[in-house]
This record gives sequence, structure tokens and C-alpha cells, in this order.
Amino acid sequence: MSSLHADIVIDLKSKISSNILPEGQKLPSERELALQYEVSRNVIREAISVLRVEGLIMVQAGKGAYVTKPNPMMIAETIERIMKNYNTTLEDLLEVREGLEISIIKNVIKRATSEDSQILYKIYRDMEKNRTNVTQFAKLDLQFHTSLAESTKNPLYPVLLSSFMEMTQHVLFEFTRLIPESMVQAQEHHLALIKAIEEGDEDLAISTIISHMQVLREEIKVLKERNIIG
Amino acid sequence: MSSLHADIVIDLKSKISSNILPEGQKLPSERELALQYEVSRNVIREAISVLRVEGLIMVQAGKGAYVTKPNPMMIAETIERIMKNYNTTLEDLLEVREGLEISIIKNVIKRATSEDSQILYKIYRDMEKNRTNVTQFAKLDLQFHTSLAESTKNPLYPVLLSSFMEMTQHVLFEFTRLIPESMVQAQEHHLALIKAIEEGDEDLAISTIISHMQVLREEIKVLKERNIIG
DNA sequence: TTGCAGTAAAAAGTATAACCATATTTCTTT
DNA sequence: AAAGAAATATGGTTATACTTTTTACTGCAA
Repeated sequence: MSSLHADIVIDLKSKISSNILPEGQKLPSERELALQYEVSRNVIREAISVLRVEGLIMVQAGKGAYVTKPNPMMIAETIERIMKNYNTTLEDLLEVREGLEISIIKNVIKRATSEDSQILYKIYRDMEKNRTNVTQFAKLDLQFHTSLAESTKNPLYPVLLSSFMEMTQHVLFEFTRLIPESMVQAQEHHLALIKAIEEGDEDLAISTIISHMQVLREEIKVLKERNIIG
Repeated sequence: MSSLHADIVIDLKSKISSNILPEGQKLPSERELALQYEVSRNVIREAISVLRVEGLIMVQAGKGAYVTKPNPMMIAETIERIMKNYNTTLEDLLEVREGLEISIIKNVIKRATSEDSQILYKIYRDMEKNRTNVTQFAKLDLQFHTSLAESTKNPLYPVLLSSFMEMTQHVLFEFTRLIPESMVQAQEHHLALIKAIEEGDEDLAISTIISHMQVLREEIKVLKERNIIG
């Protein structure tokens, strides 16, 4: 026994995934949909509410509802919700990220092109220029690792990695603000990574990323000791 | 400018995570909540609708809404939604799973106890008994890998791995139904894995899991060639 | 006392209608 | 032609009534 709004959600989803309602397309108004499906506007509103939470549509008051690409960050939100109920620590999260990064590096070495290297070098240089701007530095760090993930040519890696990083971005931010010198070591790691990848030296690249994660682990420890993060 | 139901969602979420509304607790009725928050029932319904989609509560018509643990499978659903929009293939998914499995094995070898081994052996034996029941075999395979993930003592691993496996379960199921002999090799891998872990032989365990994934990769290829899966 | 049927109460699900706030469009005025 | 004002469309909210499902109670019969 399914409810009316659930049926409508299913129908709209199928219309979205079959491109009858392509990305960017405006949905009919709530009143219009109510007529089409022969239900009350209430039911339509609940269906739209569900689709919005799932990130499939975006609603603007006074304008309408539009089909959107679901944002990768929804994964981070979902994982965070679940983590709360499974006694998960930041260290657990970082452990999984480390595995992910290693897996990424292996595949980057298999598939990266010289253009990928150029992109990484560019981000590296941008970070050099931003050693005084903590916010910008953290942002570029996310970009660096995401670009690395993109070099695998497996679209799942950037999606997952950015989600994981999102959950620990405040650590990087707080620590860099506390000890700006930490940026130097991070940059050394980044440069070593690019070079190791260019040379196809998997072992070196992996040991570098492990060191990089180890630093983050210590940063978490320090911030916890000083009660800056929970 | 936030809407009313969004505010209520935030408030209810905080009450859930702070255990003012513990798991299993029945929420006040919609009318009751409408009175408490001084809004209409519609607004409450939309808020409840959101919480339900996020897996924080469960609603039963005629009974009420109850606080529930968010189910790990929500991650699979979220990832699946996003995959659809990023041209992700089953092979991409499997590649990420392989990295996850390797990461799991490394940590299992660090932390597994003899009880963990016993559990794995038990599932292995159950699978031996179920060589004729494809459904049961697939179910136990999921259990085996999830138990392996649990042996890491990092709660994130079983959550993520079961999500990933969930998305490829139909592959295992269809292929085993097509070629039941494939169960023999899978079991060989499982046994080899347990033994390698017991002996702390990381390299052997990892190469075994890679072979295990390689088989799955070939199964996907065959099923795609025969148009059994997309 | 036990067991069952019927009924009433409670709660979620659905339907209408009306009103508000905002964004877009159209039309008038300059 | 540009600026401004009015009309229109849309989502957000409120209120009320009716429906369906579940649960609890009550009273009768074995």
C-alpha cells in the first residue's frame, strides 16, 4: 500500500532519468501538476519536497521547480548522518580516505595524461601564491586532491573523495590557521606527489600520500587536545 | 530566507541527535506538533516528509512517526542517484570497491581477533552448505565481506562496503544463476582470504582479493555481452 | 474467566479553498 | 524607448473537512 505522493515521486523520477524532464527543465506549477495527476496540491507539494531532499530538483519561490543534477555533496551529508549513529570518529573517516587516496593514486598512474599533470602543477602554483590566505589555501587543497581523483578518469573517485574531504575540511582550516607553517610541508607533499606520478613511481607516490594523511592525523590529535574540535 | 518546515526539520534533528527524542521514540502526532510549533499541519507534514526521506524517522499510517537509526543503505541510494548523472559504469564502481577491499584487508590484518576469524569461518561453512541456493549464497557473500569489513573495528568500512556491494549484488546473483560453478572459485578465494589473514600475510590476502574482484569484473563483462545486465 | 466481535477513538492520508509573498510579465505613462 | 505600475503566475502557509488505518475498549457469549 503506497501513498499517493510516493507514486508521484516515482513517476517524476522516471521522467527525470528518462530525460523527458531534462536537467534545467522547469516543472509544471504545483497547481498544474495537481490537475495532471488528479490529486490535491498538498500531495504534489509533498512529492516535490521529497525530490528536493534527494537533490533532484531545486525550488525557487515565485518562479517554480527546476530539474537539477544531484550534488555530490549529498553523499557527504548522508554519510555524516549515518556516522552519527555508528560511533564513528574523525580518525575512522581519515583511515577510509587514506585507502581511497591510495586507490586513486594507483589508477592515476595508470591513466593520467600530461594535461592532468599541468592542471595539478597549476593548482600547486596557485597554492604557493596563497600561503597567506588560509581560506583560499584550504579551498585549493580540496581542488588539488579532487583534480588528482579526476585524473583516474573514474567519475566516482572525485565524487567520493570530495565528500570525504568536505567532512574534514574544518580540520585543515583550523590547523592551518593555528600553525601556518604546516602549509610548507603540505606543499612539499603535493609537489612530491606530482613528480612521483609523472615518473610512474607508484611506491613513492603512495608513501607520500600516506605521510600526507599521517600529518592530518596528527593535526586532528593536536586540535582535539586543545579542544578546538570535538 | 528559510521556510517554516526547514526550521522545524532543523529543530527536530537537533532533538533527535541530542537524544531528547531517542531511537524508537514516538513523535507527537501531527496535530500536536502543529500546536507546539504554532504552524499548520501541512508544514509539519512537510517537515516529517523530509525527515523520512533522510531516514531519521519512520511513519506508519494510523500509528504515528517513530525515530529510527538511519539505514546504511541510504548511502547506496544516494550514490546511485549521483552515479546516474556522472556517466558511471559498473566497472567504475567495482574499481572503487577493489580499493576499499584492499584498504579493509590492511586494517583487518592489523586488528582482527580470533573471534573475527571464527565468524568468517562460520559464514564460509554456511556458504558451503548453500551451494544449491543462489539467493542464499549471494546473501552470505554479502555477509562475508561485511563481516570482514567489521573486523577492521572501523564502523565506516561495513557501512560503505555493504552499500557498494548492494549496487552490484544483482551481478553476482545473475552470474551465479547462469554458471553455478563460479561458486567454487569464489569459495576458494574466501578460504584463502581467511587463512592469509590469520597468518598475517598481507600480500597474499591482497592478491587474493584482487583476483576475487577480477572474477567479478569478468562476470560483468559476460553478463553485458549476453545483454543480461545493462 | 476467557475469547471474540463490534465499536469508538486516534492518527496519518487526502482534498479544497483561501490568503500571502515574491517573481515575472504586461501594459501604461512619460 | 525607458521607467514604472499593475496584473498574473508561482510557491508558501493556513484552515477545515473527510477518509483510511490502527489500536484500544467494551460488552456479550461460551
